[in-house]
Amino acid sequence: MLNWSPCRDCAVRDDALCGAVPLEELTQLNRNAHRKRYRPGSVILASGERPDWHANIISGVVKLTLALPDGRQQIVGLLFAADFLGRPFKDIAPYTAEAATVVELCCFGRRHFEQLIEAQSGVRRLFIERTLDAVDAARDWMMLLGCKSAEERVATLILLMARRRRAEWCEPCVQRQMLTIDLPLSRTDMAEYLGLRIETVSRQLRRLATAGVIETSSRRTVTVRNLAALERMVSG
Amino acid sequence: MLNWSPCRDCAVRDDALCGAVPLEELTQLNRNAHRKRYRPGSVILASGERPDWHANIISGVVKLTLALPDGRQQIVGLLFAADFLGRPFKDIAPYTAEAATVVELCCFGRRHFEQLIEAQSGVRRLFIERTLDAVDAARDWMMLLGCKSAEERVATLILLMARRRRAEWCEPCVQRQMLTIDLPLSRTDMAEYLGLRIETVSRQLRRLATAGVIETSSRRTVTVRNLAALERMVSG
DNA sequence: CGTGTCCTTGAGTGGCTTCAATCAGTGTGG
DNA sequence: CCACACTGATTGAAGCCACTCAAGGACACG
Repeated sequence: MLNWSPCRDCAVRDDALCGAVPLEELTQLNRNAHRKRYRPGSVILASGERPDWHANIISGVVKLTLALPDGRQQIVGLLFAADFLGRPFKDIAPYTAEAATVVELCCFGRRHFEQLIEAQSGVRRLFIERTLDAVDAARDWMMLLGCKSAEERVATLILLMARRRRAEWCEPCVQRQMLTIDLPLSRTDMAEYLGLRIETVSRQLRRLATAGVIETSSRRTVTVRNLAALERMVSG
Repeated sequence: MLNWSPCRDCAVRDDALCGAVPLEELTQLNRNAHRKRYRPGSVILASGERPDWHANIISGVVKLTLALPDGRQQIVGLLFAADFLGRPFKDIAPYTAEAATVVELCCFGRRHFEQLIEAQSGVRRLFIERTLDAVDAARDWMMLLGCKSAEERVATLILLMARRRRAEWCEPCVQRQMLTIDLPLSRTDMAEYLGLRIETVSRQLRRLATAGVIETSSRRTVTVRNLAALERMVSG
């Protein structure tokens, strides 16, 4: 048996909550963790279920959705690599979690994680800050859903996706307006996130393209051609 | 000097975060706390400011709002008696806090509160759970803003206000459909919370009234006449 | 009794939705 | 290799809900 540690080689080791776990605790963490993979569109956790685990996202994008009895749906949050998926201190899941892309999770026991929060002040602090950030993000999105026009909403989403890759922005890329984004969301997903219909999303994307702000090479690919104009459109 | 303790006689002692503070710590808390009053409409804390205190709400209703440069506004949260007002671990306030009614706060130093969270596991646990509840509440509202019709939105708000007083519901009241609510919000506030215009709010209230679901005795007073119908209208 | 604020009501418009048809891309089977 | 079906996206035409603009009403205040 090699002395291999999944945590040591983890892609999100430094960004996830585990980053605050001291090395000597990692072995313990390893024992209680296991990985899971999901295909795009598959339900990770249905609202109302009682999962016995929480998870970190290793890779992929997870949609959190709320649904009305008549079928109307709203995406209430998106989770990316290194984000935490779970609702500590509550038995039943408040939303449905669904894989938007191929998703890889690192799962660990609920109780174990809740004890970790109690015991490890570093993890706890990180968890609290992330939860507070989640409140802010949700409220920012309330502003979008309550106030903004369809055009502003779509522009906001594009910019949001672009900014997630800000680390990868190189000066020449920005200068030459060659910021290319692979959308992790289908038109339906975008519509459900933005509080619009897919037809409206499609039309607004076209408008942005004809205005020369973006370019839609393929369905899932958007290139930002005029960053300044895009930033002006989101108004906020 | 009498041995009077403001905390001991505090109206929200049991419901606020302080409820988890052991008695021997209360004296310390008292020393660092002071009360403030605000008139309706006055700004408690503007977005971007750097307050040196957090607060519990003793009485009244506080609106949390986000604004766009062009003046559009969205209420992203409402705080009631016993709720916590503040954003620990972040210097600048992410939203504007405004008094919707007369508001009385119990303020204490930022640092002091953050130390309290670290030291007192009871307070900390309560704070975490409330923050998680805030995420849920914001996301529920995202669903309203993204999916629901004007009629459903107004019905949801009325029901929300009614349920806040559920403790005061007596069987005879419910039976006789005499649930009377004093709205802490103006029409403008309601509109900004629901992502509508005041005219639309006004019209929907009228529709609910003519349908016999509610009765609007005065501008700020609503009586629920048909609770079952109201619950049916919110659809979720 | 006038004045200002908040709310209501009406008429008309516009932006997003709805409905429907077409197109593009992908996989399947003959 | 092509015909076919199927899914996801686009585009067009028509309709509706909420918005905008405007006027009038209710109520509190000096």
